[in-house]
Amino acid sequence: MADNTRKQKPSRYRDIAARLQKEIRLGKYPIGNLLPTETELMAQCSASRQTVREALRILMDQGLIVRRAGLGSVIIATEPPVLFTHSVKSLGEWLRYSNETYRDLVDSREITATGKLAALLKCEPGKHWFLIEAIRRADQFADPLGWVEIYVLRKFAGVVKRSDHGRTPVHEQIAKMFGQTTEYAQMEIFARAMPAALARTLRVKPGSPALTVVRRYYGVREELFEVTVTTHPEGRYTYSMDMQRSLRPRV
Amino acid sequence: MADNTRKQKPSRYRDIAARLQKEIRLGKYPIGNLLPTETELMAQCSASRQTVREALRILMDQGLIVRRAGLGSVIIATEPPVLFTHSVKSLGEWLRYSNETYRDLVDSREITATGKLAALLKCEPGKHWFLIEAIRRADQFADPLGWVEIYVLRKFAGVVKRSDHGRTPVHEQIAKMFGQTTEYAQMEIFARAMPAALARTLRVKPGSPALTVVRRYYGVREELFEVTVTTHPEGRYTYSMDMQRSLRPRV
DNA sequence: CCTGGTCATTTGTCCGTATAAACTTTTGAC
DNA sequence: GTCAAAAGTTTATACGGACAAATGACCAGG
Repeated sequence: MADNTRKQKPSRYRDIAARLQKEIRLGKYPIGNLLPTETELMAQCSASRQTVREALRILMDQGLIVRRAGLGSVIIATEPPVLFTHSVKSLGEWLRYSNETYRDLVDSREITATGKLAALLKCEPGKHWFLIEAIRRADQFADPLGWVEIYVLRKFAGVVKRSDHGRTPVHEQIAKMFGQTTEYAQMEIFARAMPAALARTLRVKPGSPALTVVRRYYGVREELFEVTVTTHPEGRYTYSMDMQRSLRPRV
Repeated sequence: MADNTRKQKPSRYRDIAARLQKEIRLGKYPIGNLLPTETELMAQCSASRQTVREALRILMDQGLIVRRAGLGSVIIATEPPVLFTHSVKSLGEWLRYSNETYRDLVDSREITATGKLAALLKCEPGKHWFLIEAIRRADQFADPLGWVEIYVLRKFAGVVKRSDHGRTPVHEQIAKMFGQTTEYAQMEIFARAMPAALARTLRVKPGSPALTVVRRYYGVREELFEVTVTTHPEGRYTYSMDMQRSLRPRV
């Protein structure tokens, strides 16, 4: 077993926390039940309330218990869920385009979602969206990295007016201009044949391998307000991500 | 601005924390500097040490400061970093194969890493690895989902003997058999042309679009002990992932 | 049956104090 | 100047006490 916890100096409250963790793991307090009250623990451990509370805070941080005034400490898990997390500081970092790349605006217009597009945008057919098409480039002269389609709710069409050399992600511009924040996002990655419509622009053969990434941005109340579809020719883009073993991230 | 913090009852320590947050944001205490000591804050706020410490704990939880005995509270950020996190309970969940899919063992043998393979495995050329080749299937009769190459350190070659119908990820089998735990993992996704060697087996044309996923598993001390390469024909596999807005996950 | 109020219980907040441990700075020997 | 010991500062841990707020159990009245 790997010990990925730093060595901790022994202390009263850590001992108490460890004891309680063990007892919880061994089933002395099943899920849904209550831990002894602070007063009881003070007596059991001959410790002050402060010390007991510090111990219980550890269990709370580990996601083992929830504490409520008037009720007590409810067991909600028998062991700290170990999981792997991938985190980024912003969703712009999510697809790691270097800062050196930029969007080269090709066209923008209002569209109506029907058929497959409505499915892509997960909306009812007939809904209006605003579409921005651009080319993702690293360098003016090199082959483009990919083709970008950005669908935003019509009310956010104003973002297209901002000229920032296409370096800021659109959802961040929307956040700045309209106060729309992203609470949740989703990504899909798959391979497909390069559509003929894009092949010439991207300087590859139609039907050649392409990587397509669909990103969906949701605001509060699960409202989908932006979808981007990027298509990259073979060899010009690799998605990569790291995951780290860690304890329960804050939810 | 969306208010995604729950409404908090006013309390002394929250007020103090809010005041300090504001002062930090406004640059009164630049990054790298120290916050006033607990004793100073007690005087400034006419509060007890307990209350001041509770306030500082909030800032610590938000990732604004680090506290060290003998030094003080060091400012490490001017505002709480908003993060987006993706977490899975196990790395098997990372690529969401349905439980209905399984690996169909094709071959396994010892190999020596040279040239491009050494680069893929990030090791010095000449190192010995054990290779397991398999086909990922959902159904015995349908077209296979993809081709799987699993490279493990030679000392873990024993995993191939376990017959579990290829449903358990190999790194989990290694963890169970040898106690090797995964502390860190990395993934790369890209599109490429289907190699001729795999095309027939996967029942597609050579050169057709393929999605390739490389996953690297690291144990303690950064040791790379397993690499898997999966290659999927167009339309048979889509990688998807969700990210959630959250405050600073535990590091 | 349901509503509203009372009460005991339990955690939340806040105050006071003391000692230990971690860290920086100063001092002093060489 | 260098190194190590000593001194000083700051947070960590721990004890004591008090009142407030939230919750569930219980009971009276409709």
